[in-house]
Amino acid sequence: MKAESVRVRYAPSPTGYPHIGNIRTALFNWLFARHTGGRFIVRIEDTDQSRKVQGAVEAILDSLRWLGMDWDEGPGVGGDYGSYFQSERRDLYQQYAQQLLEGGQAYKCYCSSDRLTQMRAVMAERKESVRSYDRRCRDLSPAEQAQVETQGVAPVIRFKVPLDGQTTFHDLIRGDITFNNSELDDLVLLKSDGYPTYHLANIVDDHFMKVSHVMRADEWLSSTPRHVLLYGAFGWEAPLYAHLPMILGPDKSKLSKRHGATSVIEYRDTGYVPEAVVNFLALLGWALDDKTEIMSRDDLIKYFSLERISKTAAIFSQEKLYWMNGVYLRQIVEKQGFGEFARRALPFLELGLPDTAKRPIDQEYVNRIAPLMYERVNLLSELAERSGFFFVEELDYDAESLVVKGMDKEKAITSLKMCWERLEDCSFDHDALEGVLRSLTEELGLKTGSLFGLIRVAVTGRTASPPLFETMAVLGKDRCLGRIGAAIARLRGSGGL
RNA sequence: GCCCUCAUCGUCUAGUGGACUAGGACGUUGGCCUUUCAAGCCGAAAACAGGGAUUCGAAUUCCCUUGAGGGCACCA
Repeated sequence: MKAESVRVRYAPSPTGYPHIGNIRTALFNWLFARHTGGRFIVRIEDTDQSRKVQGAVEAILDSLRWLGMDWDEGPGVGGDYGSYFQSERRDLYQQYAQQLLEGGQAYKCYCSSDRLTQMRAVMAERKESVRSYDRRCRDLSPAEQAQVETQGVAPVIRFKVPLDGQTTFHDLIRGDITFNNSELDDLVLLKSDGYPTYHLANIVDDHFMKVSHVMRADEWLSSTPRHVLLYGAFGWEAPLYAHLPMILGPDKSKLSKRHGATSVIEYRDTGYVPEAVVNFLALLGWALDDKTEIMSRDDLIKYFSLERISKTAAIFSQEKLYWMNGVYLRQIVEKQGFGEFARRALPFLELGLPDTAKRPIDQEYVNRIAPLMYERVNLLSELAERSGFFFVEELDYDAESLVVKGMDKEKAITSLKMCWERLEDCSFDHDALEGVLRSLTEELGLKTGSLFGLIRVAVTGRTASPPLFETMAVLGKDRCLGRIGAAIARLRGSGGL
């Protein structure tokens, strides 16, 4: 089949926040649609009443929006082939299940789930190959059927899979794949509550929504022959298939909740920027060439292609994403300036800074610390924990960290006193501070590292900070002198040193 | 148990019979820069799962073994 126009869909089921693997599938579909000028459809597969989670649809849409994946048809935007909620399309599925029933390609099954689980257990125990169903109801005579009907059992409708022959389909990524029909089971199409299973709903919707390419995770590969058979039964043309490599957890098993922070929203909330997440996810199972890694959204769209999707499952490792986020943070500064960086950082500061910091956080001030901090964080959330000294009045640190190498307590005290005096009428800009403090180093016979280290602790409360003079300039004279004074007092008050 | 898929550094990957003494990146590590921490720059260690076959020549083709993953629900 040749697709005239590309129509792809992301079809999540609303059972919670989509995890990284799931959203990677969405991204590949979206990139493919944008690359080809096709349509990106979002369809909510909410046919399992028991697994439905309140708010999950919004969570899914939020995730897409955050990453900038806009959809052409689906919730909120409508489209010519709606509804885009499967729960609102039950009549359609029932109608087509009925059609198969009448054509003798499906049958009603009255077996209880208890019977089925027991049956499977027995098979497993005997080490037989586990079948999902033994086809007991497949050839019920009309009389037998009438007999069970009287017992009032709500039946399911099962598909009559051909007993022999083979089903072959072409996968755009893996090539031709063949299954023996004898290994396929009579899958359920319509559940006893009247809702369709994934298999039925998926085929009916993809057909009527004119989906051209089905790009979904590898885990669907083994149900594809059933889907192909279904298309055949309806006399419909099957879409093109592309089964994407799976994303595995560090233990190499299918990525799931138990692997920790896997929902995209959690990444947003820990200070990852969407640009980095999109770039990183695009590289999980796809690569442009042997060198290119940092790619803008536009480049991703421009170069994305099915041919370059890899076949091998990828382990999701957070380290590289962490690095890449840092790259993007620096890129945001380079391309959009400190203001943009500050704007993005603000919510994280509001949330992460100690209560003693003055609220609301002043954006102008954040603007000034941005140049000092942006190279020192990889996550926006790290900003709060590393730049608290810019925002609070009282510093909290151990007196012993003031006694830096090459100095004893007394020397530290006298050095700080000297600093205080020299700084009192020094203008607080980088060059002036540097001039004064460098000459003081010589005077005191100290190494720059020692004196600057001492002042650093006094002024920031930590041994690692942005460059001293810029930091002091931002802090201002009052606060710096106050902190140096406090440091002296702290040293005097510490008996054991 | 049966079926399907996959197999290059620890991880993400490039590689489609000769340009491969296998390239890049993260991470690790050595160094430079330097007032600390970063950032940046330069360098290093690190992989074709194993065995056959095809070929003048295999990471690349075929077969087997092994390993890994996925599927075998009235879940998607």
